[in-house]
Amino acid sequence: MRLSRFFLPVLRETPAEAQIVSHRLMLRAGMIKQNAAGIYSWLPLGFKVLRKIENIVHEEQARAGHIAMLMPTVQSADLWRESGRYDAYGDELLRIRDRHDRDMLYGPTNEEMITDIFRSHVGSYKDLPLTLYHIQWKFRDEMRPRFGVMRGREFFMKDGYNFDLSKEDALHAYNRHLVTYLRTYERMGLQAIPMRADSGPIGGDDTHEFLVLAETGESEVFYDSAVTDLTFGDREIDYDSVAQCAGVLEEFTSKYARTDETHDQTVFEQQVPQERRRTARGIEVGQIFYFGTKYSDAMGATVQGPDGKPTPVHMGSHGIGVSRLVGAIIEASHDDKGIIWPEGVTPFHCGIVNLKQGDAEADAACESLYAGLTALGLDPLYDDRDERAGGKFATMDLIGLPWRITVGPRGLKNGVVELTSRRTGESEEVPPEEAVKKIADIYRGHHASEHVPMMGNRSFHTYI
RNA sequence: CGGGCUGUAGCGCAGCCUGGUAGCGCACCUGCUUCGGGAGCAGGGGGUCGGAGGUUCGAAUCCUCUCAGCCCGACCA
Repeated sequence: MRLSRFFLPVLRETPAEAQIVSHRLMLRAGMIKQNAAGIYSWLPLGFKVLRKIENIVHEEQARAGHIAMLMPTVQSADLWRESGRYDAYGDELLRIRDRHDRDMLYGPTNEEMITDIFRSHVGSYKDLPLTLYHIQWKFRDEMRPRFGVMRGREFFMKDGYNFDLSKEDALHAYNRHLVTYLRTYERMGLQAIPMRADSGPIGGDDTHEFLVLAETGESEVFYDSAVTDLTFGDREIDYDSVAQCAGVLEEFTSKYARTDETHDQTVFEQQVPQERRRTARGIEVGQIFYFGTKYSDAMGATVQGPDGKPTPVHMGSHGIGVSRLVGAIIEASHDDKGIIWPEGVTPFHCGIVNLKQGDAEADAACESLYAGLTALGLDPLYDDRDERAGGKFATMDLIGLPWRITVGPRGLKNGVVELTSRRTGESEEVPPEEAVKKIADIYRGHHASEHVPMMGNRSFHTYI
């Protein structure tokens, strides 16, 4: 993309309403614009990041055999009356009425709807296990939205639901989801620590929240510093293997790590040597639940078991705050000049700064770099505006592209351009072809949308 | 939902107390100079002062109501 043809309304000054760094930077970098309290338009730069995050979530879900779909944002109140949540949910549920005076709502979540879909089309234990998910806009009418997209009223979220015949099967689904989430966050350049949590209004026995450590986090967290040494990395895993998934759960959740909701100081002190005890703040970016037959009992979601008798299915749900992650990543990765995107989610793979727009040699070198990067499937942002160097640098630093190629007459005289890391600030002078090659190497394994085949034994057919 | 605060040009703000028909910085447009970390000079465009009502010869300014947003708390992904 050429910056002269893009829409990037950056702000030099910080709007007064923004308090925390991610909100300020998202406004300044022209990523979002507020429409009402907690409701935002996603401008092109923000939208690109949102899509990157969404794609990573999709790829990791597909890898585990979970099946994507899409449910509506507006729901009929009927299903919610059936589950009892229409009255239980309170004022955070945005209730609306259609022209026929029917009670509708803007969905904050989809347990009822997915359960209804399930009971309509699934009748046999042979159709299990099944995990369906979607990524859709949700609405919670927060009393006090704040922190930009971190706690908006409208938010974009992945929510998934597993249906299993037994508690054991459902717990395997739970563990499998934990694995997918660990991979998902790592691909976004985040360390998200699974912590034992409260189940809240969704209800359930087992639940973990995934928290990103950041000073502006809304939750106080207590943990053994050893958990921050754990990484999932590139390890191969068989998502059908109960033992492997349980092993990962064991590895990542056996050390003490809890939010203030479930923190127990006595246990903390018993389990964790003093020098490894940490208290910090964290941003919740996901949560997984096992809630048994809560919804299947209430809504009659049963399958016929091998014995021919109807059995309520065991369910769980799992969420990732996709729009919230944009803010969380910035909270975890920025400096005083602006955002620093991890390679996995950056809106453009690198910036090209032409220091002397209109100079034949500099223009030609930039065009050549642009063409070279694009030919390799990369997505560079070429700042071809007739601006001064300082302004171009400031914009690039603000919007946080992890790599920048700087092209000027001075370097070109020696046949080199400058390749600079946003994160470290380190630069090296290399020939233009070398710069393209280095960027391509950096993104190998990152930039291409992976082809992830569905797992063969999860195919699902029904003739009900 | 309790407490506090703010709405004046795209953004950041002054003016309000003490009424007299709106200003500063940045951004934007034109020209010239400049040109490797947010340049300089000159000229220029843009605001029914959140909205409604009232007081007054006259309201951004005073009064009443209302809408919106922000902060702290409680709540929450």
